[in-house]
Amino acid sequence: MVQRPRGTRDFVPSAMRRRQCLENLLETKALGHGFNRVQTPIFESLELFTAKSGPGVIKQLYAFEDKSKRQLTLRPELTAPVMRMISEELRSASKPLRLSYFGQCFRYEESKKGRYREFFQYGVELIGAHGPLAEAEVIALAIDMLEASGLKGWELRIGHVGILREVLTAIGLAAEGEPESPVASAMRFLDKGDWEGMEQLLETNGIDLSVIADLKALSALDGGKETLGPAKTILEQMNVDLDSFDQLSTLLDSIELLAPTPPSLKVNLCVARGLDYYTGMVFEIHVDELGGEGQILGGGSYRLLHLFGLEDLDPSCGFGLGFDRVLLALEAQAAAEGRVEVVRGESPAPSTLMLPFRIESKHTLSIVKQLRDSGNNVEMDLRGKNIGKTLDWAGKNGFHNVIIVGPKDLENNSCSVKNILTGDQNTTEFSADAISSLL
RNA sequence: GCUGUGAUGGUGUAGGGGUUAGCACGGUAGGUUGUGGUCCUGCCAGCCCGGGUUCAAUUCCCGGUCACGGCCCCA
Repeated sequence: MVQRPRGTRDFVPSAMRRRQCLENLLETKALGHGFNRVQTPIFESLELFTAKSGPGVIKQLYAFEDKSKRQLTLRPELTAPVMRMISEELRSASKPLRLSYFGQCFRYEESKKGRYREFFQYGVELIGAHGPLAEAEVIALAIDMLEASGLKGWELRIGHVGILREVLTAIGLAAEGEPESPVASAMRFLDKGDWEGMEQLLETNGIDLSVIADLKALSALDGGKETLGPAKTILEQMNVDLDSFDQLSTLLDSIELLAPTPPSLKVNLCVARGLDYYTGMVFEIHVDELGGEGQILGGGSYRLLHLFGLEDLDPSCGFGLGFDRVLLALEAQAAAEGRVEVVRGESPAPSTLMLPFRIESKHTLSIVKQLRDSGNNVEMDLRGKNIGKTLDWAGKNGFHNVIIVGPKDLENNSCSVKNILTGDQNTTEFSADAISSLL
């Protein structure tokens, strides 16, 4: 039997309903914050990503050649395509742009729970405005979205790679180098908390190990806004420029006013992020339910538009939300609480079965149309089984009401409306209005 | 990229070198009730794929595929 490729998934009706419901919750929040949906192609020129994404992403591309030998690839992420779109389509649109997008991305890597070769990302980008307030708008939307999704217990981590870079250059590490600059290596080590690697790096770069005490102190700060005071002291001590730091502080004040308090907010100046186009504030959101794949959202301020000749729009700010992971976390939380409905509103709307009983079904069709026109979900019975079996079937398949029309009903212009859930049954006029009032 | 565990109908499972591979749910056809979820009967549907060992493999061995974990990386 042919089976679906590794790392891909089919979504059956019940799964799809849940996904659409979550998408709608996110979409509603995005619209409420002024972010409008855009869509870009599933495949792009290979060059778009080889030039604009980090090396980690490039190794995982689903690249291919088309019949005219164009070098193409399935998109591994959506930020670069959206930037490309802006440079092609929205150059002269008035700024700032608030864009949102949702779609699948493809990365060739080992698939496992929470990590798929085809995965879905919901994201937003704020273009043509920057600074703490713009960043606060973006983070506030992230918070609002997760809040709306019903997810609990997540943690928001905010850092600033600008500050981090300043710290690392201040202690004497070079910002340039192949294959990886000492600063970038150091950021990785700090992100992981790998102090041995850090020490080695400092040694090979001939830097006095005494700075490690300051770095450790910075890394050990654990908490929200209250850690900014101690952090400032350490940064001053290291002679780091404080402009970025002050902006981060303003950002945190703004978030507090713009969005509900997250379940947990941590300021962590050692958060590095994988993509190297991030330049300033960076943030991540994690949940515990997903083990090693616990990051469900990530973003920050980045410079990418200068690559498209739009340097005046840099930096921008945005985030990507791991749609599948959010859903997995929601499912895990629902299971832990014994909750059936995973995403609020995913249960299908009440629906009604029209059941002609020993009469020709054509007598019921116009009523079905009228009921549908007035907004009811109605299905015709298509199998004509005996009435007991059909009621049984209706009960198992999520119907709330069955309209039964027998020969005598037809004579009297009446019908029975039976509520499958309660067993209650009423006889009424066989008209759309009379039936509607009972559904 | 490294590494561990697993794979029996659609789902959940039993079993095990020679079996008609068992059970439950499900689906489907019908009987009964003939406005229900009961009961009864029939049917549908499975040992992941390829190679090896063996008289005999679904069972043991190897490889692949897929799934699930732990690192790395990321969404």
